[in-house]
Amino acid sequence: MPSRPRPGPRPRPTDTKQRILAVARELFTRQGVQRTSLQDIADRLGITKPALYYHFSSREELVRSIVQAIIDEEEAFLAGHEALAEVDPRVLLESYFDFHYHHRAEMTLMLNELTTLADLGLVDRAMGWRRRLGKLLYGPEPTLEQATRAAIAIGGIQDCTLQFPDVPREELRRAAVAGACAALGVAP
Amino acid sequence: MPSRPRPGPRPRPTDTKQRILAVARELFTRQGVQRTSLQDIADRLGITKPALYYHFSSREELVRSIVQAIIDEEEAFLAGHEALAEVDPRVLLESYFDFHYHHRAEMTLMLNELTTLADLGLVDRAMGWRRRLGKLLYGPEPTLEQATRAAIAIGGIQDCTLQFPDVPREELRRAAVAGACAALGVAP
DNA sequence: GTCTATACCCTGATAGAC
DNA sequence: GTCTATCAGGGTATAGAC
Repeated sequence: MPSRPRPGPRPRPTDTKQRILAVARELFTRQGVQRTSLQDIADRLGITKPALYYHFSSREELVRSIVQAIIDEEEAFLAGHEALAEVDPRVLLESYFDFHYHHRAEMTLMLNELTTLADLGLVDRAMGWRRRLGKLLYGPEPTLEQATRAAIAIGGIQDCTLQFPDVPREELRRAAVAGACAALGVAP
Repeated sequence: MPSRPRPGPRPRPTDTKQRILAVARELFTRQGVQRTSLQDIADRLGITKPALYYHFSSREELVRSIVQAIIDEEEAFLAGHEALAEVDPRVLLESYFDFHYHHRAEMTLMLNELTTLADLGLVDRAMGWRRRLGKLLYGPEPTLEQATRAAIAIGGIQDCTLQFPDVPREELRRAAVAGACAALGVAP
């Protein structure tokens, strides 16, 4: 039977665990998960590396305990919609927007995990490419409606080439371009 | 003045450099860039780690020399279209499709660089989520046309939340959902 | 010009003392 | 709950053999 600690300075459940999580969250967001070593985190807290291992069994578990919230939420979001008798596409798209908008910070954090590519300047380039493609489609000063449609069409095409690896090329090409044209509101 | 080597076994320009690139390309594709150490590559070739440094000044340069081709091609692709007097959206989207379809292997390779997320099972999950969302929109057996449109709408919404960080939420939401609805071919 | 040997420092991780 | 000590493995640098 563990002796109850005397009231005094209140040995809160796991104070350090929370402090570790806070520091990790900050460093992960600021400089990326992969660029943040356990040493970085430990130094910030004035403790040593092995101390971290008392609270988290591995580096991976530390990362997971920070990202897990998003996973759970997306699962719940999907389960909710899947439970409905029928689906209103607009409503689904709206809630999907809300979900990703709400978590856009974490999503960006995940994008920043492409460190290898980022080091090569690839991520920034890809951003620039999309902007230039948008301009090609709608001129240098697109309205927000035009800009979003361009983003959807362009990103959508790219997604299709990755998401349907088994579909013959010509067939996929027709379908993907048709969908993108519909997003743009131009004849296919 | 360097003495010309006698003909014999032909000291080809930089045989090993090409062999390094070949092995690196293979390992990078098979197990990801980040999971492939210089040791792995050297072992495969029966040479030592520092030998790699004779041909590539750093690990990063080795990676770059493999991915650089895509960068150059995308730049050329864009420059070509930007030089045209006017742009046919359909033609642009088609060539954009061709470009990404052609490089889908390398694109997947880049996706695989999200090792931190992959270790948490996040990448696979995200794929599954999109599939489930597609089913919600078009039922369990969507046609290819429906599946691609769903992919474009869903991916497009997510892209918008990342690509327009400065646009007020409600405004962005209206525009993004409208564009996605257009891709689906449903009333906004 | 091409490579090996050797060493350095940093990382994530473990064992065991306090 | 936190430390010290220690480990194997990573990328990198240099010296020197051929």
